[in-house]
Amino acid sequence: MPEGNTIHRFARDQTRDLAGRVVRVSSPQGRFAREARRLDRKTFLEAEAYGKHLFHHWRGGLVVHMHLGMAGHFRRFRGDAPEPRPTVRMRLAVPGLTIDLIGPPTCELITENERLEVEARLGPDPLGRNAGREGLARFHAAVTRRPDRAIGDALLDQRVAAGVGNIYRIEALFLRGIHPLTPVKRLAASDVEALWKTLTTLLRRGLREGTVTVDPSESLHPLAMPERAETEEDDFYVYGAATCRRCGGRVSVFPLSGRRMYACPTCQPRRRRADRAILSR
DNA sequence: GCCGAATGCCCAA
DNA sequence: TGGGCCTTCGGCG
Repeated sequence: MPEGNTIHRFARDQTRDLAGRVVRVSSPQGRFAREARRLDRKTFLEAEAYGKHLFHHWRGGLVVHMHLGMAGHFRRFRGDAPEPRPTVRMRLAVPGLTIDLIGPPTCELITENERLEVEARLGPDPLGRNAGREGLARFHAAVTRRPDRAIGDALLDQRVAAGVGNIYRIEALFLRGIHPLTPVKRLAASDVEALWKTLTTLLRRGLREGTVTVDPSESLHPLAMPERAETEEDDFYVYGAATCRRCGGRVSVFPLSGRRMYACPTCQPRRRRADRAILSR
């Protein structure tokens, strides 16, 4: 169940594993069989991520577009691979290494122009090349396009920020002390900038660490956090929590844009109005 | 063994 | 807004 950091990590690892190599391609499940035959024994050029979308570039201008949805994932085998499960949509194999793609809602052969169309439908990627000043400007424009919308809803919209999923929207709002149901028009411009920077920091850390981990010692957030034992598991501020790690109060859980939202009503108070109107920037 | 949920998203109404 | 879809896994009998 990946967010953008996981997809970018797949892209990096698969480029490292397969770039420049002649690859055997198959579709044990059968739903990608015709395309697999076209790709088989061709040269893999590069894997590329944009938000939660993954692209494989092959010699000859062929592009495979993948989206993992909720249940899709990759399995990577060193040495001899086991017989593929019947659910393997696409198997990529080079000597000594096999990568299985399982359960993706999207796995299709497209052209470079179609890839650009996919990107054009997406907002700025906090892990993209232009995540700095340009990313912030695009994020601000996309967020404020609908001033009455709740910020917690906006953050899940891939046209607002590509690659942000349920966990990162929850954690970023907690770290900035913003209630998810706050209408966008009640945010200050500084809130929007801080949210973008927080998302960028969190996703970069997730890409680096390979997990969505929390480090309370970092001065990422305005809220003082208690020290916490290190764990190897994914570790969250409020996602999945019953009580607030910071104040000890009860975390409220409610549906927002069809997903489960977690927020601390004390550390993320509702606002009556913004300090400075966001739209008058 | 079945059911529901899961870091997602699309579509119909 | 709700259901469908992709797959796996854990909780519950």
